[in-house]
Amino acid sequence: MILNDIQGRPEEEDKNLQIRRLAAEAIDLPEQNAPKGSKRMILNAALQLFAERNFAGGSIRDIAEIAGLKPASLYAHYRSKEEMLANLIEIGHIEHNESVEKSVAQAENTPRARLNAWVDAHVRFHAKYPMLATVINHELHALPTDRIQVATNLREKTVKLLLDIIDQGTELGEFNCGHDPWLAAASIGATGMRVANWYSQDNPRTVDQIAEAYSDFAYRIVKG
Amino acid sequence: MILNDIQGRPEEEDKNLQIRRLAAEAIDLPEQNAPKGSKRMILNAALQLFAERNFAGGSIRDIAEIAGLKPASLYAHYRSKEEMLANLIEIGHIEHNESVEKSVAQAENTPRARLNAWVDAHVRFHAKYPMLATVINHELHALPTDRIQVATNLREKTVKLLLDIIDQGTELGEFNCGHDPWLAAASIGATGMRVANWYSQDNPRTVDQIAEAYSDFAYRIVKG
DNA sequence: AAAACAAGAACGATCGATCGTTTGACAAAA
DNA sequence: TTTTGTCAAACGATCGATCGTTCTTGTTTT
Repeated sequence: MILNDIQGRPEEEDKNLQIRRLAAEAIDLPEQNAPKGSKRMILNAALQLFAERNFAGGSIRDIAEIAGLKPASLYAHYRSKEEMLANLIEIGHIEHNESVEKSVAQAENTPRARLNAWVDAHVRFHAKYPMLATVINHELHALPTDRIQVATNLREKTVKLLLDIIDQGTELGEFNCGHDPWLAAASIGATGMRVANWYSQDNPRTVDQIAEAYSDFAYRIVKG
Repeated sequence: MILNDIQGRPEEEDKNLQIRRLAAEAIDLPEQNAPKGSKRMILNAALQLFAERNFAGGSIRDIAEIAGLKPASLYAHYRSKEEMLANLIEIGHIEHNESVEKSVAQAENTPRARLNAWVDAHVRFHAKYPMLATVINHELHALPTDRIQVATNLREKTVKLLLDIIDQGTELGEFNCGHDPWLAAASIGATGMRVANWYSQDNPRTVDQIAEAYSDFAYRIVKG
């Protein structure tokens, strides 16, 4: 309280403090699969606000301020706020699908190694791009269906890859999950997704630790 | 398309169709731990909108329309929109914590049975009250910190219970998760939480199936 | 000279919230 | 049995603020 007075911070600010939706500070978009220049600045600002306050909760004026522009200037780059979200969601899904598919493709062709690769990439994506992950997982419903077909197709593709890995392992007799494989896939997917909400530099767990543990957990789930 | 014309539905509506954030149709609040009468009607309307469109995306006018009242009338029962959300979040956390603690208390005093009971109640809560679960998991950040202390305390209490069960099992030599137990708890919690997003009457999986499978998955994770 | 970008001012629409008033149910007073 | 008083609930009207967006003008870049 004394400290607040010394710093001149009004007391009211403390009452309006809100918990953060995300723990991480990293807000960057992926280097590839994202625009450059002003468009990138705008998209980064929108990403930050959509992730922390939802699509409806982040205003054009807020986005402009973070991007260092005036509200009207945004419309030289994006036709609407909705288009910013659509762009973010597409970028996020492309990046996620690419990294998971690449990881699995590079893995040794055994069910366990491929499952490991899937989970590893999935977890690392959510730890590296927590804001983007939050937006693609929680703001899809804010867009009309015809604007998210690319995203939903990629999502299905990524999920199908996981299901195929589980199938492969089951047929080879290395997995025996004993339940609906889709439930196992849903469980594995959900576990990684949630990482975006709590992972940060401050958290004592490293990405390597999390990825290793979660890969292990996934294997335990499907091996029976 | 032809069907739409027959039904006289304008084509524009199809373009504005949005995917639903939740699959389920059940919107009811828990019988206990929630107000009765008009307050309940209003809270149910707010719950539906906050769950499907976020706190910022659902307006007072929308809430009033669903509740069958005029916007001004809501303020006879709640001082603000924020208070509706605060009430929902408190109710949700109380219900969740109660059901999990009760379930664990009634279980046989073995680590496996208690873990099973924890996961079972956790999953059933998210399947039975998907909208409430979505709100308490994704809209917490819309409130000032001093309005969610009851909720965060309950959340910590519920998580601690899970961690204690894992500890108990590890000390008795029945569990051996081989990784940071907190990561196992986070994984188990996340798996159940996501159920709220996809479970519905239409889904071929029953709650019993899901609860059984997920309890099994949790056990496999911690037993090593 | 042309094209791309940024800004000022302002638009209609909608936001959360408040105002004074009306309604209907019920009880006390006549 | 009628009249009057009380109270909570719901209302229509409307507030200032903010929303996403557009138009026009000026500036920079090529």
